Amino acid sequence: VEAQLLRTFVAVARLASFSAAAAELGYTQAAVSQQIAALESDLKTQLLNRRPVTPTEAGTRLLEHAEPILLRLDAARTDVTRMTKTPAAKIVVGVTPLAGATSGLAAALAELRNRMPRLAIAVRTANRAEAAIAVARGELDLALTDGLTAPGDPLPESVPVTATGLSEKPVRIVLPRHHPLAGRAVGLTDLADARWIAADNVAPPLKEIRRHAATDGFKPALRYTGEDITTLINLAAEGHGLTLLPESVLSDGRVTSVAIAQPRLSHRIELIHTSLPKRSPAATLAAILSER
Amino acid sequence: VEAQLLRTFVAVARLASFSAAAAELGYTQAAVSQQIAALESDLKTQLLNRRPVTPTEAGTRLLEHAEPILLRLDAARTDVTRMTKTPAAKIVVGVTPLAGATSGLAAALAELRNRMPRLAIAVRTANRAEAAIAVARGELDLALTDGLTAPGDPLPESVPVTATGLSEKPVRIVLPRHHPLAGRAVGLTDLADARWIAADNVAPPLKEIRRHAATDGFKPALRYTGEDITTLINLAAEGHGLTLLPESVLSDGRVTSVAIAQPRLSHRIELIHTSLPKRSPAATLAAILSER
DNA sequence: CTACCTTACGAAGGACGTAATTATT
DNA sequence: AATAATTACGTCCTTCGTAAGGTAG
Repeated sequence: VEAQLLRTFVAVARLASFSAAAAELGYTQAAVSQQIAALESDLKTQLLNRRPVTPTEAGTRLLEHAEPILLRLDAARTDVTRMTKTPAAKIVVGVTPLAGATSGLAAALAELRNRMPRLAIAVRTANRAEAAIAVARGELDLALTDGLTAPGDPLPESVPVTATGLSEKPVRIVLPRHHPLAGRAVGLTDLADARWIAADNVAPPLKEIRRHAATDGFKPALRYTGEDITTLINLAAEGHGLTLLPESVLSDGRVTSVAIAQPRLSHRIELIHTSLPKRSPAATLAAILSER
Repeated sequence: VEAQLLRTFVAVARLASFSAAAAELGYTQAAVSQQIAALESDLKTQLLNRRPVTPTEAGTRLLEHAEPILLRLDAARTDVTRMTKTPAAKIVVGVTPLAGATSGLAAALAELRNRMPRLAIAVRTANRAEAAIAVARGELDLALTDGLTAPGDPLPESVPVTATGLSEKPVRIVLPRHHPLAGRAVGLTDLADARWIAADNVAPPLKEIRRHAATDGFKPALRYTGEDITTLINLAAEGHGLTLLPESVLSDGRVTSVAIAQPRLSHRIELIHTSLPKRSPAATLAAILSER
């Protein structure tokens, strides 16, 4: 199985068209047709139905492998290439909104700028899933992500990158001031039927919360798709629903919060990176971030 | 990055020789040299030092990616190929020694033989790490493995196969009859300095135990490299050291055993398989095994 | 001097593009 | 009929093997 055939295969499958894939990859239709034919004859299995173009069962199976393989090929290239390249003049850091708000990112960047004044720095927001892939592909040099975790720490990655835990802080449920629950500690499952705010970009997604509570419920009463934490806190303050945030961002006087007695959850910030060549700007920044 | 180049690269790195790799792969030396040159020029990085042949830092990095990539390419091929192949006339099952002793494997095989009388069945012993790789490569159709697990169940696989938990049974520490500890429940860490038997092929490796106890210690007083459980129990009965086994194999009257109070550990048996095409013998056997 | 890797060069095979063909809607 | 994939075929490029050339131990 050669890699180029897989690339073409996933393109065809994704676009559901030989011609579209050809256009995207810079081939002619015929070439794409031949490549798919070669792949199918190599595996002695039909992978795609034609008209309309649709993966067969075997094709679906192959797709499940092909995507990670191609991602890892990319990862290998960027990983090896980074070893040689002259310490880049630019560093691109991906940050999930909450990770940016809570970690010492800004301070770390200041220190990095001190040590390497000529370095161009770009900070980009990203979500957790995209971030890991982008780092693997070399589109990002580093990423700071956040998420909920239970005490036993899996650190799971199906993507060929390394995640280093930077901090694990308690999370609290945000309430309007003077809310009856204020001050107590509650079990998470007790709140499964409360009004919740779905703010997947800023707060832990409700889906995550459901997973940790091992319950249904946590249905969204309001959905906030923005990325601003102050807005989210305002919404919570006005009683539009509950949300879950690390205590470090809850200095705002308009809200109060309660701890969670069960299950024991934390908000973890992770640094996502490839094995970093020493002396690269990314490694320097990673070192600075890790020291907090 | 093309796959064939990676195959040659890992062969050269493993054998530390261009000529040996050429022999193994059925190329001439020159071809191998050209392939490595092509790879190095593609990545614009030297990957190997010559005389002696040794991976450079970048080469080492690439190797870390190349091995899993090639494994997964194999996995993709066998996975897709299995969809088409006529339900094989032979099925090969890998079993770790303890998994074979505790699971209903023999019964399941009998039932399989009932349903498919013409099927040739081979059972092969394997260790956990090899088993997953062999299944991915298609050298095994299924594998039954066993290991220690804590209650939160990670089911971790860095290899592109699926692991299905079949059973989780309590483990006990095996003691000679009339041993002073008999009957009590002990904390695992309290026994860190006891005499232990290292029987990595049959019992959970001491390294695993150390990991769960989060302690050093558990140094081997005796090492048994065989694969027979009765022998291991005999050794424990004679007081050569402690070992840890699932309670289901401890019917032997010459030993007694104690439960472990902390941490909560179980002995888990897992079925390792690729996504199985329905109606294959492997799928049938998997279904039989899962129903216990 | 002798392994062993690299480079040069020619031949064979593979892959792509153009263009004609077939199939599906 | 029109749209879209396949097949046919010629050309070019890649990759291999043979053989000569370096180079380190």
